[in-house]
Amino acid sequence: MEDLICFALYAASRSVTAVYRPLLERLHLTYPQYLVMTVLWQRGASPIKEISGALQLDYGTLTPLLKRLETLGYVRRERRPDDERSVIVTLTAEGEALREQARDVPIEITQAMGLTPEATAVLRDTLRQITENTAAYTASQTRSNGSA
Amino acid sequence: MEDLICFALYAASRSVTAVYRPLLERLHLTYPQYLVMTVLWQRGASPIKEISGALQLDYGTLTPLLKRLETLGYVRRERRPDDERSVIVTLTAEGEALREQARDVPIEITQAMGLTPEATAVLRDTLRQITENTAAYTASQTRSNGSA
DNA sequence: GTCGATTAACTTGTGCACGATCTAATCGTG
DNA sequence: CACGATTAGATCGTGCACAAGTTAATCGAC
Repeated sequence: MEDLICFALYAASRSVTAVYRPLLERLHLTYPQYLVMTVLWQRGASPIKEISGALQLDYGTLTPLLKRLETLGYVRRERRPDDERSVIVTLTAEGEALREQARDVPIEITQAMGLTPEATAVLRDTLRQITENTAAYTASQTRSNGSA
Repeated sequence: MEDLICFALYAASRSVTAVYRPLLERLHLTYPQYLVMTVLWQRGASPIKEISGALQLDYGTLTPLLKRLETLGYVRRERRPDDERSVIVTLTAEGEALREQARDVPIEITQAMGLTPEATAVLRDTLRQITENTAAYTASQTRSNGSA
């Protein structure tokens, strides 16, 4: 039964991503790339560390993803002059312009999911609780396993 | 806001998988491999098509995954004599024995998620509805795009 | 100022996830 | 029986996701 809930989560996540896919294909974006663009649209130029924190994705995922966004011409990657360890990701004019083209994506997704606003609110709270609890659990396990 | 719910789904799914990871590592399984084993434990020997249908994963994902399970010694892959197109996946004795070692995994996961039974039930229903609605949406889009 | 520790990012390797293309076996209809 | 269509599965290429190890810059204690 517990497997069912985890599988339901996994299946629903993939199924929602499948709805995004054709919509984002028009913008030449994948779903994780769209999430990164959303962070940049909302926060403006950000160091990779901040993007990593916002999406909980590590550098091994983000470094090649950001290089692809740079190749597409949507972002620039530049070392910070006052701290050369840090790389700031900045939207190009094209990347900014994309925001307008992506405007209707959330509307389409909401329609496809077909939930009531109440169900959506309950779901959001439950998912946040799961993410919080499981992250805490994983962290506690990491602390106690001797990191061997 | 709608992005938030989709992101919450995506983040929760990855976070739950992260809880499975160390538990399944002891069994030399990944989460998708564990799902395949669960199907086999419940249904017994099955053609790949049935596993694909149960987990909604395509052959491009399952073929290499099943080869890895075969290399581990947990399953055998054999063409069906009466229909050579079909490949039946059968548990080995080791694969059967693994079921006992995996017995406590769902209990640990349930603890880590930390939801009440009521919240779990509501979540399950909502996730199923999302999967159903989005799958229907994707199918309708596929029909109307001229498959060009 | 120097040196060990920390930090931000990159690299490499493994394993999904999925689209597209291919092959071989089976089925259906004339 | 023959042959086009369907079906089950494999293969290849791209892009995440994440662990482990590496590098270069910065910080801190002395």
